[in-house]
Amino acid sequence: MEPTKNFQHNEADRKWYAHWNSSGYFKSTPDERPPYTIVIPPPNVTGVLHMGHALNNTVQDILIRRAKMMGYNTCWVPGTDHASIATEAKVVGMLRDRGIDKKTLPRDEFLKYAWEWKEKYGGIILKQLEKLGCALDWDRTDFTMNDDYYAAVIRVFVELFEKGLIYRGVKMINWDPKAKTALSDEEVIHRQTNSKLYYVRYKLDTDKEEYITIATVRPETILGDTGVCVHPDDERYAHLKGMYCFIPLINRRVPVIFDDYIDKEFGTGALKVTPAHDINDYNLGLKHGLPVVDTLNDDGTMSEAAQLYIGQDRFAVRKKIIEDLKAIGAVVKEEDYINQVGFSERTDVVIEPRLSLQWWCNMQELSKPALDVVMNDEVEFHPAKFKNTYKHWMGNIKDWCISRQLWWGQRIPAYYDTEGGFYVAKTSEAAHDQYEAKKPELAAKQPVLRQDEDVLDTWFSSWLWPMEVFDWNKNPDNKDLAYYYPGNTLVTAPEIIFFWVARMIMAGFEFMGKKPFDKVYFTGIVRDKQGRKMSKSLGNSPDLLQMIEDSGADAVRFSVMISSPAGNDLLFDESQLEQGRNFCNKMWNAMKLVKGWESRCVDGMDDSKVLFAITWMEARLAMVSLEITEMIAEFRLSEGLKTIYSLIWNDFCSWYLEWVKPPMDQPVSSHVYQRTIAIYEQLLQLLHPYLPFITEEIYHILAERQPGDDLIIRQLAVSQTPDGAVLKGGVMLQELITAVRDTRIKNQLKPKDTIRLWIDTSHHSFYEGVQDILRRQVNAETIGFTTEAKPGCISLVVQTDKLYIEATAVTVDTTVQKQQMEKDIVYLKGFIESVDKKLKNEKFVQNAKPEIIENERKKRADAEAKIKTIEESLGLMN
RNA sequence: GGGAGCAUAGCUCAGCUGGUUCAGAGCAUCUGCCUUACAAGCAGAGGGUCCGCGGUUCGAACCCGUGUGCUCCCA
Repeated sequence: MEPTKNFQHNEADRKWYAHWNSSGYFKSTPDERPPYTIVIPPPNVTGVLHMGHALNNTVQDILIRRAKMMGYNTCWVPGTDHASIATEAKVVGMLRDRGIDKKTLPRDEFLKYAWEWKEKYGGIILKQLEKLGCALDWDRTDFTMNDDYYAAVIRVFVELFEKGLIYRGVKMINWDPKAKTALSDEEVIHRQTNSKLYYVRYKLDTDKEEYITIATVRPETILGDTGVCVHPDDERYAHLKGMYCFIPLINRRVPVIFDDYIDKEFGTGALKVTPAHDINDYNLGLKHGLPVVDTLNDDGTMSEAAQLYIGQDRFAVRKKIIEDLKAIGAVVKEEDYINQVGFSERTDVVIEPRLSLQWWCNMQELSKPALDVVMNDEVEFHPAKFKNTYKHWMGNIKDWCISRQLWWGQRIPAYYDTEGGFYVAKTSEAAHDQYEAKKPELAAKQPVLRQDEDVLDTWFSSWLWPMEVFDWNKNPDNKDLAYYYPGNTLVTAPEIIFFWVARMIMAGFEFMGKKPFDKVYFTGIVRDKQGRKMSKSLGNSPDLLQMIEDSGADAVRFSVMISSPAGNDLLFDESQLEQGRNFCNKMWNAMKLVKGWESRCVDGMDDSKVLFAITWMEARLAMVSLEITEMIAEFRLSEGLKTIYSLIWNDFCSWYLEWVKPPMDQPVSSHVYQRTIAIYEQLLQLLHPYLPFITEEIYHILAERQPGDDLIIRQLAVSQTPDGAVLKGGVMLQELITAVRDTRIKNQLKPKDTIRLWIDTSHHSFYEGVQDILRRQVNAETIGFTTEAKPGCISLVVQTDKLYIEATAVTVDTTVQKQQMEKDIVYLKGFIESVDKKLKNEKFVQNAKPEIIENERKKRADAEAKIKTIEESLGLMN
């Protein structure tokens, strides 16, 4: 069958993914081989594949496929997380479309809808990973809300509670008024925002018309003020000791307090104190005994406690209250002001600090072993610069707010009696037993305790991922967990280093007594050409699935990998996609060329003329194999791809194939053909982890394969030590070819014009091995050796050999050559001068290492020899 | 406000322990080619104040200080 003109990715992508999957190559069960484990960072069940996933999962796939070829038993576990906030929002939206209000539904009914939604739409993203080629063990697909997983989360909660690390308490939290839930500190994004700073005067409680002016960017919180604070050393306000003032509009009488927390320079130096809606104000209020007036409802509207604007939205009230304050003359001035405002990571609404009763996890103890193992590289971070970030956060770790006012998630296993007591247990029965033990007489009358309405933060389940995907909770001594845990590498984005990475390490030590993985590789963030982060809101994220459809998964993988150095951001540019596609075509065409020789093969042909090419290419392959191994071990994946790309395009296609290519319609030595196929197979093997589809496709076209002989599982051969002399010879040959071609062009010789080439050299044996290749590559009729100048020829110098080009077609103009040679001599003389300067410098000779001095001497000798050769050639041209 | 990082060709980036003819690669650009695998290609070429300044050293893109510009994280 005739191969198509170019590589047809659509069919190959589908065919090979199905083949690998049905052949069981993605599956893993423990055996005698060493394991190589990666657990996927579980994408949101609501998610769709975007560029960030493409990068992240391509990296994981490369590591997995490479490990597979190196003899490891590879296990890459897929799955999704339940994404409490995002999913609940989706379900609420779905219900709204059906005309159902969540508020009218009982909890279990809502959850039925939620599961319905999950079954229908959840996990689309996993299907999309297949398109990318990911070698995931689908039989192990997990979900953070599966029954077993749910039980694990509950167990962990109970255990930590029993250890005293989980507690319930009223604290200032981050309130998301859209999702109507508390958030952890990590879920708040601080952004610079253009605001207005309003100066508002509060009348003092004296007989005179005296005022104190405060400055605020949140005037709607004035209604919750319970004090005004100034600095004790501030002379402007010293006379206000013990005095009171009135909150405008509502005329609440509040004290003026003094505290050195105040920044005298900011605003007027007087701060309105709203303990219910600011963490610092809350602390001030605690210290000075101020009451707390919570003026906000859970949806961000004003509460009854606000007295005014009840039920109106906080931002509408911000405008209105300023108008009303102006009307009574209380606004002194307003100015533009840039401040940091917290937004919800999930819903993007402005966060309200709010005093609230929540569940907390004390992180102090958990963080200790987790900090140490990263600092001492027991868990390696790549790149290591993230150790700093990690250390900083772990060193200042705060308690984690783990309760969420939602229904979709693991329900907090706390049960309340009617007397205000609560019991934490895995089941309501167990909780009731506790109740009974404590208050036997009451328990009898109250057979069922009320369970906490709230659920746990999604990260409180995903921090168990590396162990629970192997069924830790139910079956802690199972074979899988013992074999696969800890995982080898975690691949993730630096954005979730605190959310997830740090917490997994903590959970690993707390519950398994072991780290969850050996290494963490942080990818960069995908940005567009202009360096902007790719995001839905900016609309600068290309449609990944369309891209795969149009250009092929391999081209997409190429484009995200070619320019993504570890830990640095990736600037995605469509031109890289084109480069990937072109690369696929290049390989496709090389395959067509080689394949075309098959029918022209002849046994026992003399192949001495091209033997050098084969040994050279094999040496290059050995050399690069070693380099690639090192690069992948160091996570220099982008560099690795560049290296293979260049090996295939330059070394193999541009040099090797041209060197061994038989003249048109001439027979091919079957020995050469076989060695070429073997070389090509090894190239495909090196490239396979990066571009799995085209490599597998070409592998199967190059030769008939037995069932089960697939590239994906073909084991890498042990790398040979490359022959240095052969590699050097290859470089020399390339230099010769390039130099002659360059000279041809500079002398306006047409590609078809033949020449005669004369060489004056002392390395005859080298030339004997390569002379036929050289002759064909520079389109020479003959190559001969000489020991003297050839009059009427163009002369050139390569290393220390002199070459003479006898052009039959054109009379040559040597001016250009002469100029170039003279330039070279000037350069070389300058170079020798600089070397001499070093060598004559006593301090250099004393201090520098002997091999460096030796090298300088060699450099000098080489340069001198070269000058001599050029001068001789030059002399002959005159 | 606290911390981290970056600055090398038009663009994206390598350059590891200071020392090789070290100033590199890919893309882009220019020139010439429809040479029977490939014009989605081939052959060849040009392109730099290694951010500025100062220092250490026999020797600095690399180490130190400082200035400038940019990015990220945390509060």
